[in-house]
Amino acid sequence: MSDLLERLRGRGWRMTAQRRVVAEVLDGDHVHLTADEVHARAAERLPEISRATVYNTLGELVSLGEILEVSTDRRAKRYDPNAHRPHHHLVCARCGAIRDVHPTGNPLSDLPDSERFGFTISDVEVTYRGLCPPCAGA
Amino acid sequence: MSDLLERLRGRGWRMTAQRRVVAEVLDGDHVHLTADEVHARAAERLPEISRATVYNTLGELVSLGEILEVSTDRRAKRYDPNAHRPHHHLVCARCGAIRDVHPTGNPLSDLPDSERFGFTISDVEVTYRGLCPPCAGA
DNA sequence: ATCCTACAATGGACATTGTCTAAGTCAAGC
DNA sequence: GCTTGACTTAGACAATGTCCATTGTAGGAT
Repeated sequence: MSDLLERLRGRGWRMTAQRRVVAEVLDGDHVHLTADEVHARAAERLPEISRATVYNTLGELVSLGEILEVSTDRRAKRYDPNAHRPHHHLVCARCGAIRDVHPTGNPLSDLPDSERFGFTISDVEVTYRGLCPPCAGA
Repeated sequence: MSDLLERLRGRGWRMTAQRRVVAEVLDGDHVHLTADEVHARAAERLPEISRATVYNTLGELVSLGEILEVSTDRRAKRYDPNAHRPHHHLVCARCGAIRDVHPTGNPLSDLPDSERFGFTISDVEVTYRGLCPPCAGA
C-alpha cells in the first residue's frame, strides 16, 4: 500500500469507506481502468457503493492531481494512477491494451511559434496506436 | 465546390440527396464538426434527414479515407475533412476551439524500441492543449 | 461519549452520443 | 418505366456520464 491515502488525508480529504476503497482500487502501477471497472472492483469490497460516488471520487482525485484521465478511445475514460511521472500511451487498436511509454524529446519544442496561433499551451498528449504482439500475430 | 463528390462517384458510391448534403457540409477546410453539428447543418437543406443516415455516411467517408475522426475531448467525435495532409491538433481547454497544426519532427522516431513492447505501430496522434487567446485573456 | 453540522453517499432520473433494426424508398441499370 | 438491392427512416436501445433531492456520516466541538 502506497502513501496515497496518507497524502489525501494530509490534504484534509475527508476519509470515507467509499473513498478509501476507490483509492485502493487505483493504487497500483500500469493500471488503466474505466469508471465502471473501478466501480465493479470497489463493489467487491463495498457492495452498496453507488456509481455516482465512484464518478465523484474519480473526479476529485483527478482535480487533486493524484490520478490522470486518459481518453485513448472514444469509449469510456480511463484512470491512470501513474500521475507523478509524465508519460504517454501506446494503445492496441484491436484489443485496447494500453502501455505507458516514455518517448525521448519534447513534442512542445516541435511546434513552432507560427503554429501556435497565440495559444498558451500547457500540455501535450501523444498516443501511439498499433497492434500488440498477440493481435498482430493473428 | 471541390471534387469530393466526383471522387466519391468515381468510386462507385451511390449518390443520394442525403449523402450529397453531408459531403457538402464537410467540404471546407479547418472545420471540425461533431456528428450532431453535421446533422444540424445538413438538416437546414434537407430537413427530413435522419441521424442514423448522418452517422452511416460519416462512417463511410471515414472508411473511404475522405475524412478523419478526431477525438480531442471525451465528448463527441469530430470529423475533419483535411484527410489528405497529415497534421495534429491544438485544442483550447476552455472553449474547445481546434486548430490544425504541423509540428516538425517525427514522434515515431522518439519512441525507442525498448518502449514499443513488440507493438506494430501504425499511427501517432499528438494533441496540444492550452488556452486560445480569447480564453487566456479572460 | 455524545451531539452537530457540513460534507459525502445514494439511487434514480436525465442527458449525450452513438448503434441497431424493420420497414419503406429510391438510384441506377436494364 | 420497371426491378432490385442498396439507402433512408424513425424510434428503440445501449453505453457512459451528470444531476439532484434525500439520507447518512466523519470529525470537530462540547
